[in-house]
Amino acid sequence: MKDVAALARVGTKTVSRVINAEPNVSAATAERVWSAVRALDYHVDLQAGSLRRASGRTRTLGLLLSSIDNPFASAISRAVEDAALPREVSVFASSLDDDAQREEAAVGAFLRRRVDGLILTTMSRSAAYLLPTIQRGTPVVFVDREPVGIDADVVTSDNRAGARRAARHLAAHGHRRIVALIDRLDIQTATERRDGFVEGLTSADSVRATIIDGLHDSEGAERALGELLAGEDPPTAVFGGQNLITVGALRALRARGLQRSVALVGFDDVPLGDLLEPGVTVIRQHPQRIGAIAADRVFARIDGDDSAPVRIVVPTELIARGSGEIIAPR
Amino acid sequence: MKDVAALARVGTKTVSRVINAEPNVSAATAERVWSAVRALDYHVDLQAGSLRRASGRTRTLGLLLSSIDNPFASAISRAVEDAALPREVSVFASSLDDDAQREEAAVGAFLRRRVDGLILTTMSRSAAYLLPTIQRGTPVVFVDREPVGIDADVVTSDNRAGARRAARHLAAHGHRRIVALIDRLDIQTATERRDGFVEGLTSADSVRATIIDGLHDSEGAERALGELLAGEDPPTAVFGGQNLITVGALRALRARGLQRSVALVGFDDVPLGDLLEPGVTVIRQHPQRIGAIAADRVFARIDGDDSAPVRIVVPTELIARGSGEIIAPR
DNA sequence: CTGAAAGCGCTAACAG
DNA sequence: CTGTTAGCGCTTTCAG
Repeated sequence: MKDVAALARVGTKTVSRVINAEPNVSAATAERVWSAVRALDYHVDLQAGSLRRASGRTRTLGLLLSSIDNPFASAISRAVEDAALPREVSVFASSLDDDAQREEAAVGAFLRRRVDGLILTTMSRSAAYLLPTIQRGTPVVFVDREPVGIDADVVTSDNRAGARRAARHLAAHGHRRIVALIDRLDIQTATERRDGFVEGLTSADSVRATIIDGLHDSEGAERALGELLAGEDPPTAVFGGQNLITVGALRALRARGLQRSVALVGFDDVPLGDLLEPGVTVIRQHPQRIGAIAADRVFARIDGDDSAPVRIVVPTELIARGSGEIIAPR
Repeated sequence: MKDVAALARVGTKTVSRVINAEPNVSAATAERVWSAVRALDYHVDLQAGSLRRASGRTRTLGLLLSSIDNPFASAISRAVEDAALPREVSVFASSLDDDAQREEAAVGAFLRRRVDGLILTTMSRSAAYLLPTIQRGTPVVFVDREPVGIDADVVTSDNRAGARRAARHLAAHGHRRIVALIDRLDIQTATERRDGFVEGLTSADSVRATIIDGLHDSEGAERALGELLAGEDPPTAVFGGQNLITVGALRALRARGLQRSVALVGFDDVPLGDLLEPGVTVIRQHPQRIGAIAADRVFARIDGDDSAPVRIVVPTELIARGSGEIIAPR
């Protein structure tokens, strides 16, 4: 900036004014400054600025999700970016792989970089470690999973109701032997979906439900379902607890040619789910909406909204495409 | 930091030493400092530090891709994050939507935040605007697309050869009326793939190839192919120039029940392409590998590697799953 | 092993 | 309308 000031023959403060579009600079001076900026390919150092700036804001956000590689997370990511763009806020992104240690490390890394706010899919047994951060004025909005031990903004899907709906849907199609393939139970949404699934069945008569939990990826789910299908008294219907699990289930069914005889409902949409044969019936989530709402919340908090924390639930919906409407045999 | 120093009854420099694991601090002093850090939930300000630090490094990277929402980009993203994690580097991510203006804006935003390096899928007619940046010591590694007007590290797929292979594959299965659905030609890979496709056909006899370019999303591709299929002398085979286009083509074929009679080869893999019926034959790219190599290059440059720019081409491969092996009628 | 002083690039506060 | 001075939180340098 000194160099620009020297080249434009003005003081550094004038350069600062021009660059930040502050008033009280004559057009001629401004033009001199701009041409010096162009000549030197100068870019202000925002970080240095925020050090001194009254607000202390860095115009930076931290986004922490399970894995950017998962369409659910990348849709959230995209929505957050889109909300950040017009505000000239840059987004730090980090995949946590549902690992609590990685979560704390990544949150720490972002805090050391003085992000103005955090959007977080937490994995921690307790998110209380973020309390001082919030109190010090760095808002945290939780997405996808409810945090434990902290009262803060949360945006989630309607996990329990969605799973209940899936269970009822399968029972309504005559299924009495249903298996639910569930993620690791240390993931909050997994227990929610399992509970919802169980709730959905209590009203139905004599359904024999098997719950397999601790599944986390496609391969594990495929293997688990494969064993059940090969065993005695195999299920006539499957509930896939998240998108990767549903994909694993699809593969297990396909491998045995059962995709048209065993029913399947997945939680969270699956890419090209409408193009498979049969189409994959899912409880659709709205990750884009979740991301947009979460971004709205952080920015509102950053802008000083200090109302009570809110808990926003984005409804899911059942998309019937065929796989979930397969009728139970006999 | 002053507060921590006061609480631990040491100077700020000692706090700095402890936090940065520098030598020459007694164990007892270090412990006092750590407990003060915990008591205050203190996090160093890395940005303030890098202002004064000799290296000037911010341990920050800028990653600019077409859209994080596309599996190709999110795989790259994931690979870059994984390379950044052990180096304690945080990654700024931004989707550019193949918009040159958005690109320059996002690059500027990251430069103003003093990233140590940039990984970029460029859209600009000329990337020469980055020359001063590179000369000043901020490395830029281009991914996916070759930049124009600048000599810098590039990591791409084997676009031309891959497209050639796709064309030959279809011709070898007897197709003589083939349509290539190509992205906007201002995207470098689109012209490469179109040219490769055409090259692949010149050796084959009397193939009537139609090239439709300017397609950018699934819907556009679906509409374009739909019209061709409904017209006179419809194609017997289709080449999808990128993953979204391939999906659009799949939908167009499905809508007319032609997925088993019209051949299809797509460039870039499609999610669940192996589970569709027929399976989708693709020229598979390796985005994860591209991302990993690109990250390696930036970090090498950041660490002072000033050898000549390299141009790394990651080979593609044809994955035959059925749709591309449909034989031409008659 | 420890701390004081200076200064990184910028903006706030104020003086002209 | 413009410039000067101080200081943001840290690390460098150097002196104890």
